[in-house]
Amino acid sequence: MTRVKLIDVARAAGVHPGTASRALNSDPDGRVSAETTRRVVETAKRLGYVPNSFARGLRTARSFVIGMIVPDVTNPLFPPMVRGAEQVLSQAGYTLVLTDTDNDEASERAQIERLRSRGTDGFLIATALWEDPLVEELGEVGVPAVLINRNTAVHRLPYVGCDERTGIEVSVDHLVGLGHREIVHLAGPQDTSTGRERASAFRHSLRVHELPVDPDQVLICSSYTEQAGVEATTRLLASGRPFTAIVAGNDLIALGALETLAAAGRHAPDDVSVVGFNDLPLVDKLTPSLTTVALPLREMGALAARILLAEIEDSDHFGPVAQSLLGVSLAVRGTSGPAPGR
Amino acid sequence: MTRVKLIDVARAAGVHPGTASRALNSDPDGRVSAETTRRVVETAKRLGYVPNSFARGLRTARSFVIGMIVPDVTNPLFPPMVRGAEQVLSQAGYTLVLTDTDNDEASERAQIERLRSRGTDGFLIATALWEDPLVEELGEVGVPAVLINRNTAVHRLPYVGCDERTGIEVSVDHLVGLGHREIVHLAGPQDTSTGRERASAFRHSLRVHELPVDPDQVLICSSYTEQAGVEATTRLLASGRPFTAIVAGNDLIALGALETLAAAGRHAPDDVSVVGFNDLPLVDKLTPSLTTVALPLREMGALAARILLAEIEDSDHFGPVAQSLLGVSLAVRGTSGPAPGR
DNA sequence: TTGAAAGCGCTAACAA
DNA sequence: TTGTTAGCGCTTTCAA
Repeated sequence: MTRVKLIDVARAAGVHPGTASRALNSDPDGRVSAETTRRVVETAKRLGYVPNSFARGLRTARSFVIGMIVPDVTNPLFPPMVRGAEQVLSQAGYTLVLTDTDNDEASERAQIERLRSRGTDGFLIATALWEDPLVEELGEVGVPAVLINRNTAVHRLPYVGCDERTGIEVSVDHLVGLGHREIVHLAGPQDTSTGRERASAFRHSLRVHELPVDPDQVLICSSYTEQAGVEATTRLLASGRPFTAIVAGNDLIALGALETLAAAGRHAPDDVSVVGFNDLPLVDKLTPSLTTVALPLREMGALAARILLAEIEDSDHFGPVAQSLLGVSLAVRGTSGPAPGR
Repeated sequence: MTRVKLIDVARAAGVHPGTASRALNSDPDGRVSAETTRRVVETAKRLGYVPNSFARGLRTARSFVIGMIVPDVTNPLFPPMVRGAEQVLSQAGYTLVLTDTDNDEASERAQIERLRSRGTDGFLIATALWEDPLVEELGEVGVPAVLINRNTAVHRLPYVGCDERTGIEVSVDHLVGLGHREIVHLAGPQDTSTGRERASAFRHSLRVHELPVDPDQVLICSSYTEQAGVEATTRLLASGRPFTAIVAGNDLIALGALETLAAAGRHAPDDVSVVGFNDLPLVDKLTPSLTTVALPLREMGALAARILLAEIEDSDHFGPVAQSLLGVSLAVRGTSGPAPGR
């Protein structure tokens, strides 16, 4: 009941193992006659031959395994990216290994270490911080890796994200079009590229509309969570700053804001407008439904995987490091409406 | 710049590779002196030795990889199970490989094949159908595997799930306590154990309360989706059967029901009560918020992983196949209220 | 307690 | 075009 191996196939087909190997791998230079190839392939199938990945990996130093590192799969932002990547990779014969870090650097380091010891061929990294020694190390060691969703300050690795800036700009355009003039931004954490880009794009958009930009118009949330949204909104209300609209760093922050505002007697969309970011599942079912920026998450995952494969398969392709941004769209729903008094 | 290997450690420590191997693996019978062990371990750490998994796997036929098969990670039911399993496995030195099948048998077969060819040590399977040839094959071949969330008719493999029956019973108790007498069930697909168990428990609960059980009181949904919930509810309304409460097969079906009912002018909780199952993220934020059964998903993942490891590590442990059910709780929220006219 | 040696299954360089 | 051979890095049996 032992597994059938290459030598069994070779014997059954009446050739030597080396030849069988070449035939099965459709070796480009070690030319094998069409007839032999056919016979070997047919024999392998008949015997149910499955190559031993350990032996192959030991010999070739290639694992056909890609590691994907996310903060937390439980966050619905990530599963679609995972699916997109998975599809591309599995089609190319690779296996995806997923690991969560919970934004903990020690844990992340350990995960990467473990994966590297398994001979992982490349990494898809969705956990990058703006200043990220870990990611920079990876870049220096020359391990094939692609950043997804979050970039680093040093653009050493290829990056696939979405057009955050435009997402924020259309949000602000939308609000200004509804007559809002006093708009605030509950920014995501500033140690992530997304938090920084969105905040920067927010300020820029106001200037484009020739609206004043006060420093206290951007409140930083310590994380992308509902709780952080509650805290920031509480601060905002306490500050006494007038506002009729909020651009939130993401949907969870928006939810925290809506809740806090409602508790203070201000309801969307009549008293205040709120726009989120990410378009998480079910935010369209809330009452009122959340106006938010939708991202092509699956496509981001797929593209990142393709770039990674290209990097792995012709490793001497030292072209310019790619920074790819995919388009976003604003889903206009119930939490945004005309500015009060218009 | 080549990776440091066992022989380097052995030389640096002044021992033979065999000894170094035994020292590093704290070999139970090949006894190594404490002093030697200390020296080898210290040297290995100093040189940054990382064992080559291919060589080890080739020699030992063990991969320390576990495959987890889910229908779709994008369904928020699964990520918490994945996290639970991941934590237990990674602590034990295993790596989790996740794959999605989209409920497609051919795809599932291919995924399992690929994972087996990689020498995967065991499987966590969340895709089981009530009649599932694929899973039965796995059981026969003797590959270590544990079913999670969904069971098969043939109880050949260990199973970890939740107490579906009690979940449904407390739901019915809750509704009956609110004065409801005409309760219907929008059952999940009957080719899954969850769909069957919940439907059966529903009928049982009615009998316990000495309520009549008509066949047309249980409507089968073709899948666990909102769309299927819409269709079933449409059929229900068309049938003209009177009802004041719905026990839905899961939250998505409940959402479809609420939507369809609202379109027909019947609103929860005043006109009709609706109870879901799973307690997905954000269903507590809807208006009205969804009354539903909450499951210990993370714990299910963790327990399944522990059982799998036990099966792998002492494979001669042919004890009775375990069927473990974890407890559930009813989250009473806004969609359930007193029966109309009470 | 440690050393020596074989071999897991495969691929690739070289020879024919 | 095919055969021969060596060896990837590790564990483990056997011998010392």
